[in-house]
Amino acid sequence: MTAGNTGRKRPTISDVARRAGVTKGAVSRALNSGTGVSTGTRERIRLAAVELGWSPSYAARALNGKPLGTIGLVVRRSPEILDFDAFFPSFLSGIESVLSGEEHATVIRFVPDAQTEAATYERLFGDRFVDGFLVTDLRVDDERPAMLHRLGAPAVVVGAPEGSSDLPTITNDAEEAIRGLVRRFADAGHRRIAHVQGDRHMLHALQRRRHWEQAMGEFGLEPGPVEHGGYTIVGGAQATERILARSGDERPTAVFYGSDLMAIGGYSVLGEAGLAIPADVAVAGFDDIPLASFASPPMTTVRSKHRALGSAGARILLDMLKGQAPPLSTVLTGELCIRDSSGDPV
Amino acid sequence: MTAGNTGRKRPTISDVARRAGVTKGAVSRALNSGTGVSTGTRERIRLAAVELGWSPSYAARALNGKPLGTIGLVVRRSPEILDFDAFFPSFLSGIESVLSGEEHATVIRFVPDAQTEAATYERLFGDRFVDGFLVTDLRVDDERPAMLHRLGAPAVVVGAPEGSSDLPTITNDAEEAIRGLVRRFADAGHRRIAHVQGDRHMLHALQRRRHWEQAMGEFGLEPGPVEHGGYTIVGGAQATERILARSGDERPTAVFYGSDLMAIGGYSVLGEAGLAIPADVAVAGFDDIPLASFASPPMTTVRSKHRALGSAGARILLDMLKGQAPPLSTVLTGELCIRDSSGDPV
DNA sequence: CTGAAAGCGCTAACAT
DNA sequence: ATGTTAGCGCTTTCAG
Repeated sequence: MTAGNTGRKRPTISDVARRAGVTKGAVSRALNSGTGVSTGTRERIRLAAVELGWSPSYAARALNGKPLGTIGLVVRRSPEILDFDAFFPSFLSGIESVLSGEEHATVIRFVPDAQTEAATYERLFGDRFVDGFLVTDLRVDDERPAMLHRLGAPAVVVGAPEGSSDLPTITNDAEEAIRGLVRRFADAGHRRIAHVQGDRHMLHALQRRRHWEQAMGEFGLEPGPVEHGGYTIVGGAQATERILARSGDERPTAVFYGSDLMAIGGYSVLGEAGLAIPADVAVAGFDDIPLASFASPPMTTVRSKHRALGSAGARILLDMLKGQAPPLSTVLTGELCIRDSSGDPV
Repeated sequence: MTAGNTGRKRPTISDVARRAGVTKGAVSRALNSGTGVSTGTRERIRLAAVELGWSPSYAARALNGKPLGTIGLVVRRSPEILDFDAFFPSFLSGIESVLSGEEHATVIRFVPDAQTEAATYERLFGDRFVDGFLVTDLRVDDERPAMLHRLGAPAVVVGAPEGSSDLPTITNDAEEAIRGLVRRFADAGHRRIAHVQGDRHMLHALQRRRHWEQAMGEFGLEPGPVEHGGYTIVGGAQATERILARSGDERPTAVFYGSDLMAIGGYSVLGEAGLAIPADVAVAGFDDIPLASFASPPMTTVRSKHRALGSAGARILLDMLKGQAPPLSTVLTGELCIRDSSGDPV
């Protein structure tokens, strides 16, 4: 139990000032910069504040343009992704792990469309309700970096390719892992390797596809059919059906899914079609969600460091808020996890 | 793009007032209650506000004791649970699904200990940084309901037994499902059915245990050994080792784990011990995480409605904030999901 | 119905 | 080193 202020009004700096025998101004200085006050009175003021159980008013501080100690996360997706998607919970976990040490809170807002999204960023920062933003799910032609720049809002982009904006960016680099995956498929004799791309508006989906295309080229393979699965289980299932609908010798013998979830959808369609993994069709996913290693067969996938993306993003944003110049680019490297679903090289 | 206020100061009600040819007071009334202003001027004021791209200042509003449109979630657990635990992501998902429709944001704060926890609640609400709280993970002798009452903070408790506090409570009632589970075990001839309890400080862990004990009694069985697994995978594994360490005819033939995660830990220990599920040891979990149906064998478990708990909690809290009297008790019923791990009744 | 003015808790000049 | 005084943007009396 703190001071027993059982319900009465909270003390203000005026109360503290009175008790310490000084004025509000002195209290404000003593409690903030600490300069412009003699050591003696500063201590007297500090003591008075503690005795009264005083704590600062966020609102009054904010009204004077002071930072509140909050970072904003505005997410333009269905709240359900928290339940299904691999990224967000881990990402949030990473953020919170650094914020819980600092005196910072996270403000989360899910928005349905671009217009609400823009308005939310503007309001949140316009009134300094948040000190800065962590930006995820960067889209092709995303207008947020420009808007945030215009607003003058501190922000770091997480999970986007290097150079995709002029904001400090944390990249989830899976190029080498994807190359390793394609090599493995190629070594096993696969020629037609399909790709199921996630949400086509997302930069990370595009990037995974590019890496796949590039690796295919390097191994002298024609980038096989590409289907879109929207990063969902059903999307992955439907994409797989479209792939299977191809006639005999055009049908891919391996599929690289842009997310584990889509690959799970693929598993069920392949199973119903009587196709064995990896004997008939080899499969690989992306993310390495817990389920991947428990699936049957255990799924080969590219592990991306969701938590680390969150913690690195939060760390850098916090440093920016303290006035430090952020690294413009930070790269975390994805790792290839070989399991049974991709089969063995010959 | 909204109004092209490219970086200059945001308009205030003074600006709106000037443009509409009235005073600040009139603007405030027009934009809030709407009363005390003629329809004509109100429209004029509204128009001026829109033209100027005005939006209210959270800080100034808060300074006058107005609600900000935020609900608080303070969590005294390691941020890692977001990554591993089944509950939080889904719960948050439920919350966000109702909040995204309303003009509300979620403020999340992870705290390490009881002292920080208390201070966080006090500060957050003391300054009306949040309008109310959603309280989870109610512990035995939890002091938060009393504190929240003392603060006068609107709050609803989620996932706790009915009557565990005098706050409006949303209960995850699994009594019948657990009874059904024990019945199934009993019908299959099991006599010694162990229980692996979650975090012993948590009310929900205690509640699951009580339901199990009661059901055991109803079927004339002695509540077998109880081990503690702390709701983690390793905890569940260790608890399972302790169970297996028992001598021959004292060794349980079935285990009811207080969470799927702990059961997963159990799976691996049982497997390493060369024990088949369910032939040698029958297993059931609790939660129904996605992984449960993908485990091998697929896991029998009690499905609890995490998302629904979040959405119901948010819904009720929002109603309270609007002045409605909340239902003191809301009950969601858990559902038994029979899969292979529990074996067949004879 | 509308205007004027006080004040919410705090910061930041500006005096002294 | 300390006190004094304006505000920050808004709500809410209280007059008119």
